[in-house]
Amino acid sequence: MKLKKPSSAKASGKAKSKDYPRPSVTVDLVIFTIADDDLKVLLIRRKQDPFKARWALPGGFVEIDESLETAAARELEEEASVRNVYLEQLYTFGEPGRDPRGRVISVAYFALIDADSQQIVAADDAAEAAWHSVFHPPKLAFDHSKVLAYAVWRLRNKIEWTTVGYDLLPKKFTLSELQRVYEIILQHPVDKRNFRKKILAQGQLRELDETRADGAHRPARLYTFRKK
Amino acid sequence: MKLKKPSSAKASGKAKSKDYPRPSVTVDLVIFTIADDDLKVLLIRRKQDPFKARWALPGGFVEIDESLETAAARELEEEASVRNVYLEQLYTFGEPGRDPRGRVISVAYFALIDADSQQIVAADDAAEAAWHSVFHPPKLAFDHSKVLAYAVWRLRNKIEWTTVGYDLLPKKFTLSELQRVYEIILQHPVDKRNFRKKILAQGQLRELDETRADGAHRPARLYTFRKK
DNA sequence: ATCGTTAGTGTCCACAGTACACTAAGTTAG
DNA sequence: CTAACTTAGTGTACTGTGGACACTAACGAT
Repeated sequence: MKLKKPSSAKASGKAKSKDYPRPSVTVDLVIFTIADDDLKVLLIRRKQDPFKARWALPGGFVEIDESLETAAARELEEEASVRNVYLEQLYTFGEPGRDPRGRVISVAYFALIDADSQQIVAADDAAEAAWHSVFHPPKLAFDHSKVLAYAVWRLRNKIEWTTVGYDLLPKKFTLSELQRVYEIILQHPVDKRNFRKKILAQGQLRELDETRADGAHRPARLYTFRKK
Repeated sequence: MKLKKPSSAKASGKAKSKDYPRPSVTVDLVIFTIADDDLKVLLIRRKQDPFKARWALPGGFVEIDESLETAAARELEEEASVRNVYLEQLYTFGEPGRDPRGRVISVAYFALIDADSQQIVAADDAAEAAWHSVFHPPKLAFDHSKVLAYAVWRLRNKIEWTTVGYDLLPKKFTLSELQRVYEIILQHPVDKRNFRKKILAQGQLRELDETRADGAHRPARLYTFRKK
């Protein structure tokens, strides 16, 4: 059996071809934060059909002269007024039927926002953008439930073998706060001593000379993350 | 600080908008196989500018009514005459300048082909498609070097905590052959006893009642992979 | 001063990963 | 036919990592 020659139209390189109808390309964002002792995702209530009044992930078209990453960062600033946060490409969703109006290919990104910046969005009065619990989300438009589920899966994996957990906290934090972030994301309790042992063994935390009193109990030492 | 309202054109959902010039969307394939005691990737020599005569990853446009995965599988069959092989979305590359002719967003996939099927492609006479060593690739067109490097990185990670290694071998294989696949991909020697212990402990291999004589030495037992 | 609450600390055990060397079974050459 | 060569196949001991587990420290409130 021999190599089947590709038909010329399809594999003749990448000739800019007017004969190919082009899909629309968007970026969708899964923006996570920690708030109210829960993992939250930013959702926007749709004003138009299809899926009018349904909640959806924020997103928008990729402009013709911007990179995908730039488009994602731009949307992130438009929707959540933050920049310089953790942003990572997640997956590209392109099923033909996912948008009833036509072919839309969507490059999903996920972003992590710390507890301080998050308040910016929460302060929005119009209530058309809101934080929702990741674990009890409303019905979402399009295939956004699938996108969200995949993002949560990825975050769970990632927090185990990277340091993305720190991106959900402000610059100074206590080890208990960090542990709580892990517990919320993993959805199971974590042993305090083992957690501290593991985290400190990584040598990426700097112990500060500050403590934070936070109620009728012993104050907690503050730490800060030193990135490599 | 308040939530900045998104400008209506950009975030008014995903209205199908004629005012957005659309990029072209392609799939690019990183097709791996093991041959000649080396990890190989299938490359195609370009016949047109830009990058005329340069080697490039196989790929092509996504048709308007097929999913990305389907497009990748179709290209895989067109270029390598194989189907039902391991295929996984890798990453989406969309830098504005990556194709000099215009905006092209490329969803990269990687595929694994076993040593038997691989011969189909190798038999191609015209030499416009050929297997190249992954570790000493020629200069590639577009940003394909980056795509290839990322695919290799992903394969290396993946082989450590999954069973993708089996997709590079025919149905029946010896443990030495499997070990060699790991050594080639990881580019470092592996201890024979530890390797066998680890692999067998996973309980995904069935020991066959066959052996294969392959030279002036003791014949090796054949195994087969039982997928879960 | 006592109570309540969260912060902070160390040891032991089980398991996984790694280092390491000899025998088994075939072919080939003399 | 046997000695030499080559790859297949096997077990043990050590080391480090992850997990279970309970008490003292420091503060505020009463």
